[in-house]
Amino acid sequence: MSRDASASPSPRKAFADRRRDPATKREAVLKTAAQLFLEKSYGRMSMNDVAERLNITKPALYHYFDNKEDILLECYRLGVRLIEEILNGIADHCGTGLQKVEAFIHSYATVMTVNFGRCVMRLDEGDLTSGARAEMRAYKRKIDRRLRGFIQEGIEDGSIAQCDTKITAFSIAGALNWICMWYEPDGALSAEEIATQFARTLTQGLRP
Amino acid sequence: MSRDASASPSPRKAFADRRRDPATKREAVLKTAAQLFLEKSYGRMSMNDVAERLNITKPALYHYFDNKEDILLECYRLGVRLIEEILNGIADHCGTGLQKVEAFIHSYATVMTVNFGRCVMRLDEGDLTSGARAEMRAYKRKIDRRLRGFIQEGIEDGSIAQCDTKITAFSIAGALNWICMWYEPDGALSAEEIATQFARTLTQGLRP
DNA sequence: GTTTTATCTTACCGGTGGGTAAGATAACAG
DNA sequence: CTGTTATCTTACCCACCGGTAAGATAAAAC
Repeated sequence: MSRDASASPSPRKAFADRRRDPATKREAVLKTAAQLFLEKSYGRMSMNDVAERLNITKPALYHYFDNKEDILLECYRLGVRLIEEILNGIADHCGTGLQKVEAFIHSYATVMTVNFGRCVMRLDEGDLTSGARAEMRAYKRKIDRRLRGFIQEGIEDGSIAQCDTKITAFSIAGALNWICMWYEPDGALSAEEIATQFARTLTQGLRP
Repeated sequence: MSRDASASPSPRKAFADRRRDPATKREAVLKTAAQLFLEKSYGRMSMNDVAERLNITKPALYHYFDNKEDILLECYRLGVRLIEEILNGIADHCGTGLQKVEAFIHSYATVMTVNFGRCVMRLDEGDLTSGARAEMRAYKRKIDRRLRGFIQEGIEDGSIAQCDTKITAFSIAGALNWICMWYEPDGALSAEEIATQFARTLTQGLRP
């Protein structure tokens, strides 16, 4: 039994008949592709694999996406959108720097347990062509800058001890990004447990 | 200018003539393969790429390795050996649990800046066939157990504050493993700086 | 019912890459 | 110098995969 409560219908249901519903079919492709990217990585996942899991044939996929990389890029973008949302949420919600960092850790850890979020940090940028790769690198730099900003705020308002913001941000981001490598939906640790535990553990070392 | 002082001769020198020296030629293949694995990942690196960089032709490689996966597996094993050595070194060198964790972080971070070490955590296990994959997973579990052991020791001898060893180990290991994703030999941070800074930063939150 | 349009299938192409067969050539042993 | 063995090359095979052409079929529009 999966712990996921948002139990959306199996993506293969989307292609059960030939009803015209491009939006949900597109989404179904993306969901199964993301799943397969995480299971097998981009390179070892063939378009046939996606089609097979959706009970259709390969060329049908090309009605919804131009090519394989398009699917990958869309997965990246959906994941990035998840991250951006939490970043904006934190900026509004005012508080001390430490509180912002804690909120960031909690939300970010949660995103790293969602397939599209996992794709952002786990998939290899080398599979993207240069333009898309630059786009993703820019997003990641932005995330890093924001985290460093929160830490800096904390140092200035006294909620975080003096430290090297660069190294601190790298180590927090590393611990969080690595979650998408070992997390399993039906593993011993639930997404919520991971988020709260990491929020506590990682902020422990920041207090003055 | 590279910071690396151990300046071993360029691997392509090893194949400059047809002198019979299988050992150094094998090593040259492994070094360039490891480099290419990190640059392009296993899937996008072709055997031709390796051959080209060594100024030989593809079939020549098959005198030193049975197949592509053999090369990959050997890179993994060399990396694992580096990690095992530091683990053994720490077990001997007695001290408090915290000191062991600190020593572990310093050494492990250093390994994550060496190509073979980076291969262990950065390359995708999915490229290995099941037997070899099981071998690697066993090694990684062993590393995790050892780190948790050090933390547990620290809690018992009072050098580390009460905490969840599993989550703490995951977060330390994550921060360290992620190094191999962003480290660049000629980047702003040297291997030594990374090791010392991480050893300090990551142990900060452990003190009682 | 008829036309139109989106959807999906069968059949296929071309490039790529791992791996091999067979032979040439240079290093070593005697 | 001669035979032997390791080394390396040229030429090739085959499986796989991304992507396309062309047509069949069912849904929607009228």
